[in-house]
Order: sequence, then C-alpha cells, then structure tokens
Amino acid sequence: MNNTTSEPNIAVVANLIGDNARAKMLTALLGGKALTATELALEADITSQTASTHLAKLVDGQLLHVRKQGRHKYFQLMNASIAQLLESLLNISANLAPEQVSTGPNDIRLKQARICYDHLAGELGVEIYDALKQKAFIIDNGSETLLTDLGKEFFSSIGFDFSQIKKSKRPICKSCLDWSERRNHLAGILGQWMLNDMFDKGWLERALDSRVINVSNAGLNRIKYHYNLS
Amino acid sequence: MNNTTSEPNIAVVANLIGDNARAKMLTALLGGKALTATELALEADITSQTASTHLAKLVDGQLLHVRKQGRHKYFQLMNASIAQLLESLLNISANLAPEQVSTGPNDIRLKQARICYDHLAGELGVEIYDALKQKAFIIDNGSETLLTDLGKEFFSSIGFDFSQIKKSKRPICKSCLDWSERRNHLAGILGQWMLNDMFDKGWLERALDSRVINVSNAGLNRIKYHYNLS
DNA sequence: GCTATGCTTCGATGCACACCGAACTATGGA
DNA sequence: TCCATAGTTCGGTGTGCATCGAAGCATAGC
Repeated sequence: MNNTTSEPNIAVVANLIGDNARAKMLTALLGGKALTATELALEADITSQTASTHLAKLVDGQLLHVRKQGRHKYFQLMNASIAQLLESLLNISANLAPEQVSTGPNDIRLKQARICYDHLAGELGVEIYDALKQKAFIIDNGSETLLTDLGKEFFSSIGFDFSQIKKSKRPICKSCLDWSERRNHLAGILGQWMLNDMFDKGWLERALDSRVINVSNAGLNRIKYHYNLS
Repeated sequence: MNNTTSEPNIAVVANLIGDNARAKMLTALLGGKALTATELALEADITSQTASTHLAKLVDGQLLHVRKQGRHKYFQLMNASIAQLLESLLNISANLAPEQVSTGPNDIRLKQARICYDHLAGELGVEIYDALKQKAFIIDNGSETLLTDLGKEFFSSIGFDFSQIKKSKRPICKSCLDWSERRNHLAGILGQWMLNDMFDKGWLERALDSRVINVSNAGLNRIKYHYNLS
C-alpha cells in the first residue's frame, strides 16, 4: 500500500467547517453581506474572544477574507466556490435530517425568500425559476440550465446588458439546488443581476440580522407582473 | 438576534469528513470500488479497531453504506452527491495548497489517469474532453456542457444506447472540474459509460490498491484512435 | 487628554474523541 | 472440531481544542 499520494488533504477544510460555531458563522455569511466580528459572534452564540480565534482560523484557511474599516473588521466568504461548497453541504445535511423541527417565525420567512450568497433562494426563487422555464426563457434538461434566444431577448428588454459580460469566468446562467424546496433556483451572473435589480427597484429588502429577504405585498405584485408568475 | 433558524446543521457532516483518518477513507472510496474495513484501515494508517468506530460513524451519518458479504463488510460512498461533495473539497483544497510536495511514482500515475467515483479523471480524462470539444461533439460554454446532435450520432455509432436512459435523474453529460489539471473532464452517465466501455474493451485497468488507472501503450493507442486524440 | 467600543492575546479549564491493547463474536475453511 | 481471519466492544490514555475571564491594543469620538 503506497502512502505517497499527492491528493490534497480535504480534512483541513472540512475540519474548519466541522465546528459548530464556525459552521454558524459561515452559514450566516451565505447571506452575502460582509459581517463584523461581533455580529458573527452573536450569530454563533459565543463570546467575542472565541469568535476572534475562530475567524483567524477561517481567514488563515482561506475560507474567508477580511477588510479592516476603522475599528471594525468585515468578514466575507472568500469566493463563490466556497459558497457553493456550503450550499452542497446544506443540501446533503437537509436530506439527511428531513424531520428537523421547524418552528418560529424566522423559519417561515427563511423558507419564503432568502439570499443564497448573491442570488435569490427559497419559494420565491424557485417560483421565478419555474416561470422562466415555462416561458421558454431558460431550458433545464435535468443537469444544465441554458438561456434560450427568447430568454436573451427577454432579459435584454428588462435591462440586462449582455455586452458587458464578455469573458467572465462565472457562468451567466446556472441552476442551484434549493435545500428547503429541493428544486432549482437561478444562480450565476443572471441570478445575481436579478436579485440586485429587485433590490434596486425596491421590491425586496434585506432583513437586518439574517439571510431573510422581506417581500412586501406591493413588491410581490410587481415581481409577479415582471416575471410573469402565476 | 433570532436563534430559531431551521437551517440544516452542516457541522455534523463536515465534522465527519474533517477527521484525517476518515478523510483518507472517503478519498479512497472515491475510487468507486467497494472496499472492506481492513482495506480502509490500511488506507488510513490506523488499526482495525479504530477503523471500525470510524466506519460506524460514517455509516450512521449516511455518508457510506455497507453490504455484508460472508465475513467481510464492503463499504461504499452513499451516492453520487456525496462523491461530488468530496470532489469539490478536493478542488478547493488543491487550490489552497498549490505547492504540495509531489513525489513518488504513485503520484505521477494518479495525475495521469484515475477514477473519479465512476468516470475518468486526470490528464487522460481532460484530453478526451478536449478532443470531444474540438470535434464539436460537446459544447462547453464555460458553465454547462451539452451534447450536440453530432455528438449524439458519434456516441450512438460507438455503441452508446440513448434509448435506454429514459428519465434517469442523473445528467447524461456533465463536466467535472479536475483538481490536478484544473480543467474539465466528462462526468455524468456518458462519462460513466465511457469508462466502463474502456474497461470492457481492455484498454484500461484498475490498479489494485488505489484510484490509479493503468494504461498500456496498446490501450492508449486504441483510445487515441477511438476518440480522435491528437 | 479621557472614555467607549471593537478586536486580540494569554492563561487556565474542561471536555470530546482519536487511538490502541485486549478480549470477544462471527464466518469460512480444513 | 479446531484454527484463521474479519470485524466489534470495552476500558484506559493522551491530546487537541473550544471556551471563557482578564488584561491588552487600537481606533473613534468628545
């Protein structure tokens, strides 16, 4: 048995995520917003000292990056691939423990609409995805999601600038499995743009302290009209 | 700050992977072959007692499943989504520690050709992927990989039976990022079929004790001809 | 200058758990 | 029946590490 394999050691990264407090912090950062050390400490239910050491490890392990601003330190997920890893973990964990007690108002709101790093997830995200599919703006063959010519026209008409993307490494259109709905929602550049657009237009609003997105009735109506939801 | 989130706890799964010995076992099982408890103990460099407790945890955590056969216990990854999670971890870990010492013969062979759960990875896997792309059998737009009509013809002509697939949940054609090459190779049903086909034809051979795939010169020539490699 | 706030470092504590030796059970073969 | 091999269970050991209190910096505002 030869022990000189050069496979990367997955234990270190997994171990970083495998601590309860750190996992809570990382999940909180899936909200996409940069959070300060104290905010993350609150999120993880630990003191600021403990949080400090945890955050140092996460930064050292290159799962997070920091920006210092005055006397605050703002932490963010390193990149989209880390976010995607966390999402896969969420999905697998959700499937393993399907009968998790789900109580409290925050719960329901999280299920309705939330941020998944930089795009929309939850019931609303899935509904929009389905509507785009039904209008033949996107095609989902079970594994990949592609933008159709019709879709390109549509998104151009509502303000997305295709000429601007050029050769970005990030896919324009990508499906992302939703752990609460177990169905796809839209990620990628287009998913990101849609979320920002809806924020800009004032149809959606971030909750202050979580990944929850608040949707007013007025906003919902505008969205339904805009994206042809049933 | 509301603590009643119902987000699945990713810490437990991550923690299972986050132990060194268990990580080695899981990586070994990425070979796709079912392995016995003692084989996995050897792989992880621990005694059989310790391995036994580890394996019990992995089974309990639903990362593995077991088949009892006589006095042996054969362990396997639970499903393809677990394999995919491990692959993402490999990729991220490889990017984080790019200057890993790479020595020993096993190393080089692992880089040349190896199994990635059920399809081909390494240099050979990437070369074939590129050739398929160049012949316009598949299209890779940066995010998704799609089979073209030309590709369907080609794969039909070399023996793949498209009528047989029907509504399998698994994608036919899917790209998978290769951690050693940092480029795509082909996964999905088609990737699985290609690997099996090459095994059947005797062009490739599994190494006994690892994920390495042995390629004879004769086999390589046949493959080059078959898939139009340069 | 003084004070409040955000974050870090140090030291001590305590627990979880990986690990192995030894003894035990189960299966297969002679 | 007897032995070899595969795997498990138990008990004990050691250590790594998450945790917090207390003290120490740094920045912002007055």
